[in-house]
Amino acid sequence: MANAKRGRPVQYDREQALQRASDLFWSAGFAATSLDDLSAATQMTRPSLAGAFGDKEALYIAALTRYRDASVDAMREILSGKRLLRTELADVLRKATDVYMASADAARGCMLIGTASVEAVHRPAVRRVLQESLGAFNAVLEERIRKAIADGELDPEADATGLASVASAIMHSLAVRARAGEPRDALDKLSDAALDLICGKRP
Amino acid sequence: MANAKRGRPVQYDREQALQRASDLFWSAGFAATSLDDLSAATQMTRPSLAGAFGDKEALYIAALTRYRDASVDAMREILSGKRLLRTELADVLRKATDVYMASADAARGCMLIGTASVEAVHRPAVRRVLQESLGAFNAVLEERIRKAIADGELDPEADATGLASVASAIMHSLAVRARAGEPRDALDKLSDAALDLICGKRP
DNA sequence: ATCTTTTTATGCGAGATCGAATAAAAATGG
DNA sequence: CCATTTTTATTCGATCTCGCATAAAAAGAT
Repeated sequence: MANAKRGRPVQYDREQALQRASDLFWSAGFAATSLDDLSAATQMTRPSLAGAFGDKEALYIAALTRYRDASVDAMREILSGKRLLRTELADVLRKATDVYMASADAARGCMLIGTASVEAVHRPAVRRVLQESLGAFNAVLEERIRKAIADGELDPEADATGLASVASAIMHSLAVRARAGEPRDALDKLSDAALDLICGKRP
Repeated sequence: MANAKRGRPVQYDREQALQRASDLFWSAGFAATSLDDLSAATQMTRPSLAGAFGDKEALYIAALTRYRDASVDAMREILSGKRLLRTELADVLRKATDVYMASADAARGCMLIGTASVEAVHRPAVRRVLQESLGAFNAVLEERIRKAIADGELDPEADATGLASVASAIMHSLAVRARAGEPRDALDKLSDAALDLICGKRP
């Protein structure tokens, strides 16, 4: 019979390596992060990196995908539909801002918007991941907004698609502005204004 | 007496060189654009580039600043106040989308949002330009919205600061989505939905 | 016409980057 | 205990990157 798993066992933890690689990509971007940087951060030699993930772009895409999946899951969990849309949406925006400004030094914004956008023009694979990801976030928002319309929290005539795209836009802007160094309260003001427009001004 | 202008006259056109350099930075980003690329595109040798603009980052900042000034001027011109806010704002969003999707191949979005965001984390000078620029665009929008409130086109209770930040957010999102490869009509739908929210749904 | 000044042109060199190729190590199978 | 397989470790080489240093060219000043 053939095998179970022969050969020398891997020493690295794939998830942990992806996490460390993501940190570098997230703050410096794809182009400014070298394989040596990644090798040092993951404590994997370059041949090991190549064997585990392929070339630099493949590693970057794996990091992006992992980030996206975790973020979409987190968003979906907050938008569970158990509370008011306004409450849940405020929570999404606040938690997103937390993540975008989490870094000890300069804020890093959203990894997709902050680092994948540049590469999207000349790297179709990155562009595809970015576009799919924007669509995934938007879809979660739109679904939740449809529920709010059905529940009567929003005007039955409301345009769920349009409102979702505006809500997405607010997140895109939070990501950009965080990375530009805007202070927390400016981001919160944007979120509040957007909530008033999307959900109706609160009394 | 000292001089008028001695020495060999410059052969390059500074504006044209900045234009060509901007094209490269805009599509590939700062990190992925080499001095050799810039030298070839501007038809200036590297020492000439260094003499005229300083190092690569200084050239990039000059390109960003020029782009920003031209864009702010264009926006201010459209938001002249001669027409309805809704009409002028629709014009701003449409023309911005035109620019963001102008490229023959992959759309390049906004040069500031698409390329300066990545660098902003590790390059304070770039971060400063980006933050100032976002503020400049926002200020033009806010001023025009204040006028609309004074003119009675918008509710006198409307929050000009908040509405301006939402309008800015729409532009940020248009920039990101263009670079992500979203189709024109998706961007136009976002603009329409935003106009309905900001200016009030049209009858 | 010669000198001075400023720009352009060419090339050098230290350092980094990335992929691949080769050798050593660690596990299983017979 | 030896062979096979898979990962890890080290190294090399081709290319790119960027700043600088030196030489040539083009203009004004005297």
